[in-house]
Amino acid sequence: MTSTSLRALSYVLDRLRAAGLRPTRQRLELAGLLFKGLDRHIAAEELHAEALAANVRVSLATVYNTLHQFTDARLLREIVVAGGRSYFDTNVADHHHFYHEQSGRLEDIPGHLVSIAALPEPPQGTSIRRVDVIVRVGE
Amino acid sequence: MTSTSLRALSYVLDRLRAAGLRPTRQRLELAGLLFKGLDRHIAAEELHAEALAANVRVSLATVYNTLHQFTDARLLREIVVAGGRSYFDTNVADHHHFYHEQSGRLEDIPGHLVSIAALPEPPQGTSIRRVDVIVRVGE
DNA sequence: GTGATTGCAAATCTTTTGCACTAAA
DNA sequence: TTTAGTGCAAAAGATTTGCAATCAC
Repeated sequence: MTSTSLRALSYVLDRLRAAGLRPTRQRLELAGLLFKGLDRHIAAEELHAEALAANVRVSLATVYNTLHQFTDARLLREIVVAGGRSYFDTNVADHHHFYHEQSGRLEDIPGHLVSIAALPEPPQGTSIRRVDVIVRVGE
Repeated sequence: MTSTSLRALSYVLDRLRAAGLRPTRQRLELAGLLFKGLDRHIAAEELHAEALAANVRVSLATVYNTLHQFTDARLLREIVVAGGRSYFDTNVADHHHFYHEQSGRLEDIPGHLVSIAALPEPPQGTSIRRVDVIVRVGE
């Protein structure tokens, strides 16, 4: 295991603790898969398949539970670009996305490459939680 | 029928003709429902329910077909903000959206109230089709 | 122990599909 | 006619749920 993933793991432990989630085998192994590499955009089915391929025994229902719990704990960010399927982004820093309409693939745009010069006031009684910019590209 | 919806109807007829779509009873009645009022964000189920309530006999499958055909004909714009459900926006002018996380409701932001000062180059071989800005708000 | 977590299968929800019937040109 | 469009019911996908078994504390 690389030192990068060790750091990632201890961060995960902290976040789980902060969220009151027990560090179970499944959560830690899924975290290992999610955070071992570069920033990724992954769907529940894909993570489940990857887990099975890596001999990590976990049910699809638990994958869904874990992805949502990690999202609540701000370890992941959920992105919905097309009907039917959610992606979870392991990059929770400020950034936006290219969406490739043909392939359905998502690609990060570093936060500093998009700048929003003006934003309206949020409606009465609400505050802005997040601004998503999706740049849809095609051939 | 107001003159506004008469104008809308003849526009619909033109767009259908341009798309090679026959102006069937179902398409015209659904267009009537969609474009009779202000800008709306409506899901397939909702439009179907509204049609039934207005004694417009049409199947849910036809509602789906029609919404997609209208979207291809640029009479509508599809918006996906949360998993599982698509909304169709009767406002196809340049604009963005507030998304109310609690209620799931969408609200238009006029195009001129959001300005994007910088955008990255699209990836090799692609061009930008659309830029969606979703401002997620909560209480 | 005891309360949280997991796995499984069934259920749910939205959307799509196959195909016989109907309607527009 | 001939071809597009429609309705229905079934199928398909993604996600959620109920509940008994299992695990962390």
